[in-house]
Amino acid sequence: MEEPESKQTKTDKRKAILESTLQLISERGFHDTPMSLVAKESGVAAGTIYRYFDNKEALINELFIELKGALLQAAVVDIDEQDKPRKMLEKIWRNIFNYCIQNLEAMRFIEQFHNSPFQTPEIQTAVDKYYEPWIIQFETFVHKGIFRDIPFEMYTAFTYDLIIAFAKRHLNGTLIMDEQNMKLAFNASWDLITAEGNK
Amino acid sequence: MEEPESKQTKTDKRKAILESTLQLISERGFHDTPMSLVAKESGVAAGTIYRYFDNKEALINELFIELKGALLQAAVVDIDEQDKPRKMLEKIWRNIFNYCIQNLEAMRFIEQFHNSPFQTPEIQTAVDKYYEPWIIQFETFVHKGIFRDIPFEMYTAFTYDLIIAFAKRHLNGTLIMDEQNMKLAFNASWDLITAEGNK
Amino acid sequence: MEEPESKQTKTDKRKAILESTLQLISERGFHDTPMSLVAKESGVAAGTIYRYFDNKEALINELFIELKGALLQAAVVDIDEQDKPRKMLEKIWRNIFNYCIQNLEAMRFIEQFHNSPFQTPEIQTAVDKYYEPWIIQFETFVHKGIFRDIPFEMYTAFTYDLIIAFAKRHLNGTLIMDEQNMKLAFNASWDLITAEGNK
Amino acid sequence: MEEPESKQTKTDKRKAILESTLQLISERGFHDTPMSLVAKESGVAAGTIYRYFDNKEALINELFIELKGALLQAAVVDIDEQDKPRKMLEKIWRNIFNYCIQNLEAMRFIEQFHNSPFQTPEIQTAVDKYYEPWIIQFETFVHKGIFRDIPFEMYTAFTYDLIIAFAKRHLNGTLIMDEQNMKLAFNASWDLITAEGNK
DNA sequence: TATGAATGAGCGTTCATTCAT
DNA sequence: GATGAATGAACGCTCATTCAT
Repeated sequence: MEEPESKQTKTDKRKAILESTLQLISERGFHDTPMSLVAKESGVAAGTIYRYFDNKEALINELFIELKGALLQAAVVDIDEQDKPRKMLEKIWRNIFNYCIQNLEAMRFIEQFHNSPFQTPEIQTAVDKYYEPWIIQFETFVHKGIFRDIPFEMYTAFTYDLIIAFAKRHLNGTLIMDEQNMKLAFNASWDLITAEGNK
Repeated sequence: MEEPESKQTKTDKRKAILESTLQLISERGFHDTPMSLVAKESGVAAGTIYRYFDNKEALINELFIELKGALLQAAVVDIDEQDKPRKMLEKIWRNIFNYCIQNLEAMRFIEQFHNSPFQTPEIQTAVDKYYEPWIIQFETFVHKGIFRDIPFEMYTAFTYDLIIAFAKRHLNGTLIMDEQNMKLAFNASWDLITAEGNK
Repeated sequence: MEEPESKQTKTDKRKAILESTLQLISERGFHDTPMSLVAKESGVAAGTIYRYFDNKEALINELFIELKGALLQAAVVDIDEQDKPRKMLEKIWRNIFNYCIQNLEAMRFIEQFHNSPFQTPEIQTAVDKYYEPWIIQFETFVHKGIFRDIPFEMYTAFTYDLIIAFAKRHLNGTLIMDEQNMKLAFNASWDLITAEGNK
Repeated sequence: MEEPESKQTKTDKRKAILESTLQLISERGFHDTPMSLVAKESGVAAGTIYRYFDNKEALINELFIELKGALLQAAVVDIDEQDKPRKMLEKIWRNIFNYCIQNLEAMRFIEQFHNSPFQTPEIQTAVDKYYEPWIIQFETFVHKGIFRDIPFEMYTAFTYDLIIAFAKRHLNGTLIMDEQNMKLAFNASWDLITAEGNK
C-alpha cells in the first residue's frame, strides 16, 4: 500500500555501496580500493556514493561502525538468559567465532580498521556504546562471584581477542578448529575469566 | 680505525629511510604516507629511496621483515637457558611486552601489516624462518611434559596474541598494566599452556 | 535539430587531444612531448586524456593509425575509375603529394613513427588492412599488362617512398616542386612501374 | 713504444659510449634510452659520459654526424674513378645498400634521427659538408651529359632515398633483395638519373 | 535523484645531470 | 680522469571529488 519506492531504492543503493566497499577493502586494503571501483562493483555512478556518504573516510567509518555492531549483535543471537553462565558464554563465544568465519570479509575489515590510524575518538565513542550492555552483564557476573574481579578490558582480551586469534588461524589454515580445539579454546577463555581452581 | 665513510653513509641513508617510513606509516597508515613525505622526513631526495628499495611495496615489506625479526630477537634477550621454564617464559613474555610498549611504532606497523592484504607467501616464508627456533623450543617443552600437547599455533595464540592484546590496551590507556596486572596476564598465558591443575 | 551535445562534446575532446598530440609530436618529437603539455594544448585536464586513451603509447598508436588511414583515403579522392591508368595514377600521386604538403604535421608524425621502434605487429596488421584495396588494384593492372610484374613492395617504393622523398624536400626548401618538377617526379614513378620503352 | 695509455683509454671509452648509444637507440628509440643504460652497456660510469659529451643531445648529435659520415664514406669504398659511370654508380649504389643491411643499427638510427625534430641548422651544415664532393661529382656528370640536368636533390631522391627504401624492405622481410631485384632496383635509379632512351 | 565526464592535485617513479671522493 | 651515489625536477598516471545534465 505504501509507495516507498524511492526510500527503498535509496536504502538498496546505500547497502550495495557498503557491501562492495566491504568486499573490496577486505581483499585489497584501504589503499588500492578507489571509489570508482566501489561505484562499479555496487552498480551505481561514482557521484551517487557522495549522496550517501560525505567522503571516502566517512564511508569507511560508517561501514566499520555497522560491521562492529553486526558482530556484537550476532554474538548474542539465541542466547537464553536463563541458561547457566558457562553455557551462555560458550554460546556467545561460538557465535562470535562462527560469525567471523562465516563473514571473513567483515572480520578482515574490522581488524584492518582496528589496526589502522583511522580510529578517531568519535568512532571509539560510537563503538563503546555497543559495549555498554556487555559491561553491565560482565559486572553482574563479577558481582555474583561467577567471573573474577578483573578489569573489563582484561575480560575482552581473554574472550574477544582470543576468539579473533583462533578465527584468524582457522581461516588461514594454520590451525584447524575442529570440535576438540573449539572446546579447548573456549575452556581457555572460561578458565581465565572464572579462574576455576586456580587462586 | 679510519672510517668506511661511504659504506657508513649508505647504511645511514637506508636506515633513515626505514625509520621515517616506520614512524610515518605507524602514525598515518599505508595510505596517506606518500614517498615524498618519507623522503622529506628521512632527509634524502625522493629518488634516493629507490637506490635502496625497488619500490614502495618493497620498502614496506623489507621494513616489516626487519621489524618482525627485531621483535622476536628482543624476545629472547637476557634469557638464561638454565632457568626454570616458568621463569624463562616470563622473561620472554615481559621482553615482548616491553618491546611493544617501548617500540609502539614498530608494534603498530607490524599489526597494521599483519592485518592488511599486503601479506604474500614470500613474506610469510621469511617470517616463518624466525619462528623455527621457537617451534623447536616449544616442542622440547611439550616433550618434557612441561607444556601441554597443543598445536604450536595455539601456543602462539595463548602467548603472542595475548601479549599484543595487553600491550595495545596499555598503550591506548584502557588497561594500565601495572605489576599486578602484568602478573595476572602472564599467569593467564602460563596456565593456558601448562594447564597446571586442570585436566 | 537539437544537439546531441554530450556525444558532440566527447568527440570534440578526443579530437582536440589527437590534434594537439599531432601538432606537438610533429614539432617536438615523441620524447619532449609530455602528456601534461598535450592536456594544456588541447584544453582538457591531464586526467581527461585517459578517458579516451589507455596511455601515452595507445594515444600515439591510435593517432598513427588514424593518420595513415587519412593519408591513404586522401590518395583516392576524386579518382575516376574510368580514366586511363596513367591519368588515374597521376591523380593519386598528386593527391598524396598534396596531402603531405598540406598536412605536413601528419606527414612528419607518420614518418617519425615509421622510423621508430614503436611499430608493433598489431599496428602493422591494422595498417596492412588499408593497403588491401591497393594491392588488388595493383595486381589488376599487372594482370592487364599495364604495370610491370614486380613485387607490390617494389611498386610502393617507386611510388609512395618517392612521393614522400619529394614532399620532404619541398617542405624543407631544398627542392621546389613546381609544375615542371612535379611532372618530372611523377614521370619517374610512372616509368619505373610501367617501364614503357625499356625492357 | 709510445705510451698513449690515457689517450687510448679516452678514445676507447668515447667509442664504447657511442656504440652503446647506437645499439640502444636503434632498438629502443630516443625515448626509452636513459643515460644510465648507456653507461651500463658501455661499461663506464654515468658521470664519465659527460666528460666526452656535453649532454644527451650532444651525444646523439655527434653520433648522428659520425654515422652519416661513415655511411657516405662507405659509399665510395673501392671506387675506381677510371670505371665507366654506370659501373661506378652501381658500385656506389651497392656500397650504400650493403652498408645499410650490414649496419642496420646505423641505418635505423640515421633514419630515426632524420625523421625527428632533432635536426638543427648546425647539424645540417655539418652533414652538408659530407655531400660537397658528391655535388661536384654529380655536376661533372651532368656537364658531361651522362646525367640528366636535374637538381641535385632530385638525384639524391632517385638514388639515396630509393636505396634506403629497398634496404628497409629487405631488412623487415617484405621484399627480398636477391640479385635480380638488386639489378632491377639499381636500373631504376640509373634510368631515372640518366633517362636513357626516354624523352 | 542519479549520472558519469571532467577535473587537477598529488601520487609513485624515472632519469639527466652533478660533484665529492 | 673516473666514479657512482645523490639529487630533484619532471614524468605518466590515478583517483577523490564535483557539477552540469
